[in-house]
This record gives sequence, C-alpha cells and structure tokens, in this order.
Amino acid sequence: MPRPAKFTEDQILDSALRLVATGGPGAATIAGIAGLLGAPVGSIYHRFRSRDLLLARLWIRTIKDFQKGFLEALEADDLDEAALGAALYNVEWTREHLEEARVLLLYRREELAERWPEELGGELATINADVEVAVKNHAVMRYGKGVSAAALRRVVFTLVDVPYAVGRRHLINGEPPPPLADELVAETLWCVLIGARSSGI
Amino acid sequence: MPRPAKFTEDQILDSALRLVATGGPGAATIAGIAGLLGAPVGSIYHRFRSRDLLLARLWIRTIKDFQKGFLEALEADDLDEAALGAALYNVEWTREHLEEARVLLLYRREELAERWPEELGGELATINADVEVAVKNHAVMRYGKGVSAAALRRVVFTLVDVPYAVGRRHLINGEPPPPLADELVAETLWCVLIGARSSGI
DNA sequence: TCGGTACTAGAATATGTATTCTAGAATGTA
DNA sequence: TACATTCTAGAATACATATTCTAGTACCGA
Repeated sequence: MPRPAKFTEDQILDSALRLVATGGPGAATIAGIAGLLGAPVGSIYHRFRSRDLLLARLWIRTIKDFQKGFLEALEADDLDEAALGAALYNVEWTREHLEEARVLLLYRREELAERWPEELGGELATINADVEVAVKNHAVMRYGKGVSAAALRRVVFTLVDVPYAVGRRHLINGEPPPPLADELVAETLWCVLIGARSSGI
Repeated sequence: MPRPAKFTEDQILDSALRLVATGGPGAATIAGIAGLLGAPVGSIYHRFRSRDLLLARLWIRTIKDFQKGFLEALEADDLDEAALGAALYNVEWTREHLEEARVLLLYRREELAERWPEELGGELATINADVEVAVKNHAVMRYGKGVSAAALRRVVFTLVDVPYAVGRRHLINGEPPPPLADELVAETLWCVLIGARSSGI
C-alpha cells in the first residue's frame, strides 16, 4: 500500500519534547523540531495541522502519562497509603521524567487552551476530570459524603500542590528532586492531612 | 528645558502589567502596550530599548515590590513570628496584588535571563541575593551556624515553596487566595519547620 | 511490473510583530 | 522670541517563523 512513514508522530513529539525541556517553549520551532529529527518541515505538517496542535499533543501525551500512575497510586485500599503513594508518586515521576516534567512546568493548560484549536477543546476541558473525580472520592472516603470544600482543598494541597512546589524548585535547576523532597512531601501530608483527621474539619 | 513627558516609564509598565496579567506574556506586544495607554509605539521605544528590556523591567519592579515586605517580615525578633510572618506575607501579597502575582507566575527568572540584554545580566543574577541571605540567616539562627543543607531546604520549603504553591492554584483561576490558604501555609509551617525543631535535624 | 497511496522534500510565501526612521511638537531658558 | 532638548507620532521596514505548495519518492498489492 502506501509508503511507510519515516518519521512517526511520537518521534516528532519526542523531538519537540527535548527542545522544550532544554530551551523553553520558544525553542520548539517547526524548523527546530524538524532539524533535530533530520526531517523536512513538510513531514511535520503532514502529521500535525499546526504548531499549536503539535504542542498541545505533546502536553496531552505528557499529562496522561503522569496521571496514569497517580490514579493507580490513589486506588490503594488503605486510605493513608493511597494518599502517601499518590503524593510521592508525583515526586518520583518528576525524578524519572525530568524532561516531561519540564513540559508540565512550562505550559499551563488554562493559558494555552484558548489558543488551541477547537479540535482539542473538549479533550482539554476534561483531561483533568479523572483526577478530579479520584481526588474527590478520596476526600469523601476520608471525611464522609458531605465533605466540605475546605477539606477537599486540603487533600488537593497535600497530594498535588505541595509535591508540585517541591519538584518545581529542583526542576528549575535542571536537577532531579533529591530524597529530601520525598521527606518534605510525606511530612506535610502526615501533618496537614492525616494528622488533621481527628480535628473537627 | 525639554518637553515634559506625556507617558512615564511606570505608566508603560503598568500597561504591560495589565496585558500580561489578563492575556499572558504573548499579549504584551509593543503595539498592545502602546494602544492600551493611548500612546504611539515610538514613545515606548523612547523609554525602552527593546521589548525584552521592557518586560525585564516589569519583572524586576514586581519582584522587588514583593521582596520588600518579605524581608521586613523576616526581621521580626521572635524566630517563629518571623517565619510565620514571612510565609503569610507571601499569601497576603498575592491576595493584594493579583496582577503582579500573575507576572511572577508567568515569567521565570531563569528562563528569561538568557534572552535579556547584558545590560540586566548583573541585576538579574543578584536580584535574589538579599532574600537568599535573609533566609540563610534565619536558618542559622534557627539551627545554629553549621546549619545543614537539608535544614536550609526545609526553611525555603515552608517560607517560599508552600506559599507559592497555595497561591498558584488560586491565581490560575484568577481568584485571590481565600483565608483557607493562610491556614494551610501556617499549619505546614508549624509542623514541618517549627515542630521539627526538637528532632535531630 | 505497474499503479495507487501516503509520505518525503525543501523552496516559496504569508504573517505577525519588533524595530527603525523622519518629521513635528512642546517646553524652559537665554 | 529663538533655541536646545526631549518627547510624541505613526508610517515604513526588518525579521523570524509558521504555513503552503509543487515535485518527487518508496512501498505494497494486484
């Protein structure tokens, strides 16, 4: 049938990934992506309608890879084990995927969604839905059905915000989070989430 | 003497500030900045050699405004009061300066320093020096002269990283941090920094 | 071996925005 | 009132990069 592809979609995204990770979003030009891959720009456009779409796909591929393990960790039977696992997975994933983590650091769904083609509007709007539901469920199991907004915020803080903040500082320097990062995340989780269970939240 | 200025440097930076805060970095074009102010582009270039320089000045003006109060708070005599004050000032400043906080959220010193003119290289390289020294001093007072890198990291985590992470989530939605944000910051500080004093760090 | 298909190839073009340029205007001082 | 100075004005230009266009190419199945 047709001529086989010489450059796959994933190869192109990998090329963009490397450029974004090392030189920031501005470095991922079409010519740059093609050049790094040894491909002509025409081949890039054969796969992706536009640069925005390409970068959107990279972001989506990356966040999905992250979410997968996060959701798995949150499924643990023991409530505290689930919370700790999810929070630490965050740091661990960053450590094992430095370049991908930089992509998530440099792009923000909200700020980019507006300029992305409608084609992706739906996918982008709901991409966090699974995680939001899972976190909400965790909060319900922890605090009961009528969990307050404040208690939910507390869960998000410990499972997402704090691990993000810790990883960010090291990512900026291009280093993987050291073991101390896990300690800080775990300590905060213990104190702010688990230790707070007995108080009247 | 000379003709008086119709558009001051600060007016121009304010115009850029609003554009960045509402539409992201990309919205702050020279034509956009001039248009919002009712000025011709020539007047912008009369004040700023280039767009990069203009945005750099905006960033510097903003971070300095933030640092001022942070350093003051950290000077309190009582050690715990100083730490708590600095951490909470972070949230409070964000609450009172939503647009400015968005500038700090959207730009990163490291990623932009490379493209900024040499003219600012020195200023940018040392702009965090005061804060770093103050935080280091705080750590020394808290843990003694031979404070470990881990302990210092712990101080940075509670005074800077956590407040940043909390504020970020609300900023992204364009909302000021609610009172709950202060609670989370204070609780984390108490547990991870103050409560840890007795342990062998 | 031939034809159809999807791909490679990269030169040519379009586009958005930064930057420059030349002219003119407004002020205080001599 | 004339001059020096610094600013306003906005049209003209430069530039970087995304995007398009037209050929040509490699594989597969008939």
